[in-house]
Amino acid sequence: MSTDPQTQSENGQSLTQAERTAISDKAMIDACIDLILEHGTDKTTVQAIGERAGYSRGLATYRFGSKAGLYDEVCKSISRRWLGYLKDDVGDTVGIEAMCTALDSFFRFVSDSPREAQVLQILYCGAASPKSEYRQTSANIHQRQQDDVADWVRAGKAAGEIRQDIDPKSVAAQYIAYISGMTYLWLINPKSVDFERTNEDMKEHLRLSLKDRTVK
Amino acid sequence: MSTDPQTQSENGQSLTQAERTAISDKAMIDACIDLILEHGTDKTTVQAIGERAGYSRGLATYRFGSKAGLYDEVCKSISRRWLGYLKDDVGDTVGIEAMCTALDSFFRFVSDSPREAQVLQILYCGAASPKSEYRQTSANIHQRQQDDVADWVRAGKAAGEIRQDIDPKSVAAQYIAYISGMTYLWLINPKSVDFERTNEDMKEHLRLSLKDRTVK
DNA sequence: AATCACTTGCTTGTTGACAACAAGTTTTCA
DNA sequence: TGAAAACTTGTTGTCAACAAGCAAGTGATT
Repeated sequence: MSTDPQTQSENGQSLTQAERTAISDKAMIDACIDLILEHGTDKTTVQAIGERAGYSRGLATYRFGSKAGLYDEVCKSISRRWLGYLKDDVGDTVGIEAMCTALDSFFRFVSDSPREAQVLQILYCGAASPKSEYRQTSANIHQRQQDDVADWVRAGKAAGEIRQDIDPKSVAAQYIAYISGMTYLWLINPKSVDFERTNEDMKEHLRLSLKDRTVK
Repeated sequence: MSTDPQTQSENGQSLTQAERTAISDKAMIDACIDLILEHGTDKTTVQAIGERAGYSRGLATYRFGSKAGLYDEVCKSISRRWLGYLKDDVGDTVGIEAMCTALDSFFRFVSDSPREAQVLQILYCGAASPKSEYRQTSANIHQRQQDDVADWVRAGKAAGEIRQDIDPKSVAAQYIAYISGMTYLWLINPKSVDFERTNEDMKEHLRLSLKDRTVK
């Protein structure tokens, strides 16, 4: 995966400044993902990241300001990928269908890119520490996810699909907690959890507990 | 909270070796909890732990082998407290009632001992890192919790309270994931989550999705 | 019950690894 | 060609871990 840094564009010309930083940024983020999976966040060094990316020991700190700054960037980078999956699958769907589709979407992301999913979870976990410099990043992402789900629930209520006594915020918290917790359990012990099966059951439970069954 | 190490027992006699270690162990575990809440796991130093406990900078490493060894011990110590709560409330109950009671129990633990609950969650999060020396501790605890819940579900099925097509393992994973995820969300942003309200809704959802409604 | 050999609790000296920063060198660009 | 940006190297202070030593407790022997 790691190669010497490129010195030429594909057309044989020398690289522009923008190309150079884009290439080295990507190389370092990739190296960082590799090393976090190998050694965890604590035992990964910025020196090793720079060198595995094919640069000097100092570049990572220089570019991202600090180890935490780099981790923050990796977190945002993987989050964007995941949001892409979500947007592709869920689109403008709302209500119970959106919630079920998002579960499939998440399982697809974890299956397609287990490495990224693992690192994202590891980084979210790192954000749990007080004084963590990317705690805010994690808090924002999770808050936004909860807000999105709450909107799906409200739309489902408006459409008469979801019971009127359901509290959107509670359901959203429950739903995001489930995804977050499942990913944690899967991460620390993949064998302890049948992700696909549990997702199927979760979908069933969502339908049973949310669906409005009053006769119109 | 931190005092100079004791040098005498209550009866005025000098301390036995066992008393001395018990006192210093407790002092260091308490200091460790304080410091993790103040600075997080990374930025807490073993030196600071030893000194805040009223001892030298070297004692914590000497006693627990390493920083990770100390964290492992803190993790087990708080887990025992939480298991006490659980045992007191749930006892021999099974089925949906056990699952609902355990949620109340957990909320009570978080309300009574928010500091311990926070540190436990921070440590569980630390266990997510590959090569974490207390990953196994977390994996074991979560596995055991899942097994217990699965047993409650099986007993509920046997009693005819829970539907026969319910898969105990899936429900257990779902349930533990919910608790784990909720605690995480609460930790990184307490305001984003109404723990009590969401627990109430969760209990309702458990009843709706698990209860056997066939006519006998 | 006093002593002495031994064990255990605890402290201090030291080393190597690391993040962060600052001052330098090379590459691009106008 | 000289300014600016990308990148490297020198350096410093902090930290975990280990090892060597000191002090307090223990228990067998007399």
